[in-house]
Amino acid sequence: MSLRFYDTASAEVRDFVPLQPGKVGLYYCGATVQGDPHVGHIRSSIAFDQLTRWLRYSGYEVTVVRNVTDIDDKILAKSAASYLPEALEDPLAVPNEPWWALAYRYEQAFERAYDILGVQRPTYEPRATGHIPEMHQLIALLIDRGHAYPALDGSGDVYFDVRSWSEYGSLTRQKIEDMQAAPDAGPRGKKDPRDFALWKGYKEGEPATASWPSPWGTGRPGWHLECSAMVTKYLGPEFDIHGGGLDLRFPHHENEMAQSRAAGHGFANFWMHNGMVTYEGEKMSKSVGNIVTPTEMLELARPVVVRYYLGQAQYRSALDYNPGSLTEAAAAVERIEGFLQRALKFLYGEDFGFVGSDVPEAFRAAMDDDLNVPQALAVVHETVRAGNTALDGKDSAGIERALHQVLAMTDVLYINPLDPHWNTGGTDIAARQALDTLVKAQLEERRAAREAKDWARADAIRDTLAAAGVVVEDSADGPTWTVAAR
RNA sequence: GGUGGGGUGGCCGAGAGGCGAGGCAGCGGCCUGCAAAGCCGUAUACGCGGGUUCGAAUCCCGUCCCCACCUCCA
Repeated sequence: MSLRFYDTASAEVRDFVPLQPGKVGLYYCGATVQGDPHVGHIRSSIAFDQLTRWLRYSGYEVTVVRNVTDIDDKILAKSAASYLPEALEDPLAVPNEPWWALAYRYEQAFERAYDILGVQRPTYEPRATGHIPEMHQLIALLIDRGHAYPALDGSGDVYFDVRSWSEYGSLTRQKIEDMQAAPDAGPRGKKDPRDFALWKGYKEGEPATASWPSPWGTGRPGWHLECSAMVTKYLGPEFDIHGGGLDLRFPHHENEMAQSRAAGHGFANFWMHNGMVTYEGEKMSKSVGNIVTPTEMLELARPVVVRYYLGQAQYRSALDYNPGSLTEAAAAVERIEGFLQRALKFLYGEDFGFVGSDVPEAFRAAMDDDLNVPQALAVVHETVRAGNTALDGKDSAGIERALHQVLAMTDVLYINPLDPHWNTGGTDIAARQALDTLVKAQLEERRAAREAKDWARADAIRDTLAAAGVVVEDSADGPTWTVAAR
């Protein structure tokens, strides 16, 4: 079966054919850095990370671009609030923080979360404020072509003329007449209430550093325009995939598409939108106040478990979080991890290396079918079971086959619990050896007790170790110990 | 009002006309001194009411409910 993706614009699953053979250009919307990330943001990035990794595994050369919106109303408003006396009362707030410092602080918070959860760095990660000239060019082009106009009230805004573009609404299949008018800031010299700002004229009280000169007056860019200008710079006027959260379809992506097409660009060939993370059935969002941050999740589970959890559902479906979710994910990860450890020990002893292999056909078919990760994970678990059965039978060939397949599959999904990336605890080798020596001494004492059928003594030793976080498991080949995963 | 997406066993979560995906939890068994891990077995699951069909969770009609977007939002 060929690689297929659901395309929001055509509302169907279509064969994926890149514009240039063997190469893929992917742009997906990153964060507006006006606050700490929550797991919804991270779920989105993991979904597109899975996509990127799968495309690369399938042999494509992928250029990934994810933007950082580092200037917008909320950033300015938060910065302004930090200068108020009340800001001093909140111990967590940073007082007197310029907008650009605030934006960069949160940008770094996002980067940390992406890194911890194994989201590969994009090829390019452009910031909006670094692309003002490109945005000016695009605005000028749109005015030339009759699709944009400076505000009729002389505010310095420049608007996209929705009525001049007959395709407006096509991404989300809406008719202009049926849309509710955007009341965002009252009547501001728009020809049509649905016209949106490409450029926002400077307003009294805004910091001078947050505005740039332009042919239409001093001001700053509109959100939608930023993405269009940056995509074109890094991927060209026409490219393969544009991604983002489902909540960005309208107005953000609709507007992006309208202005880019109106400028004569082919723009995105595929639109891919990830589903929301919900809590008790409701979209996680700051305004509802039901957000969970990656930091909170990482207090409950290891990074690989958090990644497994946030990446386990098909990317388009909603993912409903509940308090038990991470415990369940942890059990699933430990099942995979347990098999890998036993298989590696059986085949190679303590000293093992990682060996790549091809992914099973069923896994490939699942991933090719619009990234059906749940189906792909089913293949992982079935292979784990087959491997465990082979271990029971000491069937080396079977163990090796399952081992290599599980490694290949978990590497693509980037949930291989044994991958060095997830061992960030910094357990240095000397400490590990010291612990091993101590535990082995305890286990030797327990062995003697068991030999003497002193079960009480044997169990007491096991309990002591368990209390210290060391889990002992007996097997036909003697006991093994591991440090309990959280 | 408009536009999309849903309602699957205790929970999460695939599937989309015919062998009950997979994980978690539960129960029974094997193994074990006991555990743990693992393996085997175990569920009258598809919102409701009709219909089409030899056969429907999957198709059709009707109906109820939920979510998202139309305002900044991954």
